[in-house]
Amino acid sequence: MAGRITAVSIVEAISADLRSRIFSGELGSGHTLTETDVASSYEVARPTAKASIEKLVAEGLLDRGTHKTARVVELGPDSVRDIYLARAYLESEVLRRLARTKEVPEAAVQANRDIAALQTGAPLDVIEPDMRFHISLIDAVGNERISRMYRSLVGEVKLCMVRIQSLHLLDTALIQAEHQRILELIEAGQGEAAAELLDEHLGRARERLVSAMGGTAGPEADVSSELLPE
Amino acid sequence: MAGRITAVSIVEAISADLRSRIFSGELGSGHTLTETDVASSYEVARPTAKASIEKLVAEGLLDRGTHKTARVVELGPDSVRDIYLARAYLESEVLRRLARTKEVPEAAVQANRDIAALQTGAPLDVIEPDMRFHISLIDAVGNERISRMYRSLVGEVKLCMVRIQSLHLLDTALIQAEHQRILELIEAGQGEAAAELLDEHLGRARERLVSAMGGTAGPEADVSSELLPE
DNA sequence: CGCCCTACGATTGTCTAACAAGTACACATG
DNA sequence: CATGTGTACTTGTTAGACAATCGTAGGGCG
Repeated sequence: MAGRITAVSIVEAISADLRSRIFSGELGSGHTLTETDVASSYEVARPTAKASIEKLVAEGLLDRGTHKTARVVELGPDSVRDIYLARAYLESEVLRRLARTKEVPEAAVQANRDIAALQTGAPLDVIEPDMRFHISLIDAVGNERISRMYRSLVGEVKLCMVRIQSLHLLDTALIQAEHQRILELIEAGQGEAAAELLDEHLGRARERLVSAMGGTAGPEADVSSELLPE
Repeated sequence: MAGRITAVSIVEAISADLRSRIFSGELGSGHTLTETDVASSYEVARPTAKASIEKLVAEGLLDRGTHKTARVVELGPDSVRDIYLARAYLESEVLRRLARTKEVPEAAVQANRDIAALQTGAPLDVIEPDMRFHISLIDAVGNERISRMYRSLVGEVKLCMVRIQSLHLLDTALIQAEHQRILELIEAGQGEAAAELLDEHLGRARERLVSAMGGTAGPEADVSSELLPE
C-alpha cells in the first residue's frame, strides 16, 4: 500500500486545514473566522463552511455564541490550570493501573528515546515526542473513550503552546529524565509514586506555561494586572 | 429570577428532543433516522435536520458513516466495559483527590438521601439520583473539562440502561449503603480505600449490565454466542 | 439453478439564492 | 452624558436542485 487514500468530505478537509492552521499559530488566539470568509477562501458554499466551523467549535478549538462570529479560543491561566489538572486526573490513574500489571508500553519508551536523541535541535521539537510519550501511556490501557478524551485535551494543550514563544525554558534533559523515572516506577509496580511524580511533572509544565503567558494577560487573568502601569 | 428564559436554536431544540426520545427508549438501539424523516416530522428544512443529527453523532448517541443513514448506537458488552472502565478511571481519581481535602460534597449526600427515601418506588427511579450522586462527586473537584467528559459518559450509560428492562436486579439498599461508605471513606481521608470500593461498585454494576444484555447479543458479543442453538 | 452484473430507488453531500433575525457600532437626540 | 435609533455585517433557516453513493432487486450467463 502506497499511503492510504483519504476520500474525506469537504467539511472534514476544511476542518482539518483550519485545525492545522490554528495549531501552527497562523490563526492566533482571538482570530475571528466568519462563515463567509471561510466559504470564499476555500471556494465552497457557506453551509459547508458553517459545518466546518461548528465541527471545530465542538472540538473546543473555536468559540462562538449564537449570532456571533466564531473566534479561536483564548486560553487564560485558569483554562491552562483546568486543562493540566484534567490531564493529571486521567494520566495519574492510568499510571496506577499500568503499575498494577507492571506494563511498560514500548511506544512510550521509544518516544522518550526520541527525546533523548533530540539534544541539539530546536527547542520546539520536544513537543511532538513529549505528547507522543503521554499519549502512548494513555493508549496502553486500551480504553477507547479515555484515549479520545485525552486527545481532546492534547489539542487544547497544543493551543496553549502556540501562544508561547519562549519555550527555551524547556529543559529537555529534565523532561527526559522524569519520563524515564516514571517508566521505571511503573515497571517496579509503584503506581502511587509514579502518579505523584507525574503530578509534579505536569504541575511544573503548567506553572511554566501560566507564567509564560502571564505577561500577555489572557481573558481569565487576575484583576491585579489591570492595575499595573502600562 | 423566575426561571431562566431559553431561546435555543431550532437545531438545539430538535437535538434535545431526539436525545430525550433516545433516552426514554422510544428510539431503540439500531433505530434509523434519515434526514428527510427528521426534517418532515419536525417540519424543518433538511439542512436543519442534518445539523441536529450531526450534533448527536458528535455526542456519541448516534452512529453514521458517510452516505449512510444515522442510527441509534448499539452498545455491546465490549462498549459497556469500555464505558464503565472509563467511569472508574475518572471517578476513582476524583475520590482520591477529594479524600486529600476530606471534602464531602453536600449534593452527593443529598442524592444518597434521595435514594434512601425512595425505598418503595419503581425500580427505575433509582437511576436518576444514582447518576446525580456520581456527577456530584465529579463536579466537586470543580474541573470543567472533567465534568464535561463524565457527562458524556453518563449519556452513554443511560443509553445502556434503556436496553435493559430487568432492572429489578438493582438492590437499592446495597447501592445506597455503598455510596454511604464511599462518602465516609472520603471524610476519613482514605482515598485509596474509597477508590477500591468504587471500582467494585462500578464493576458489579457493569457485570450486571453485561449479563442482562448477554441474551440480546450486541454487536460486540463474543463469538461463542453464535454457536449456541437458536 | 445459482452467481455475477447492472439498473433503480433511496439517501446523503453539496450548492445556489434568498430572507429573517440578531449583534455591534456609530450616530443623533434629549 | 445617557438613551434611543439605525445601519452594516453576520448568522439562522429555508427552498429547491443536482451529483455521488449505497443497498437491493432483477436480468443475463455459465
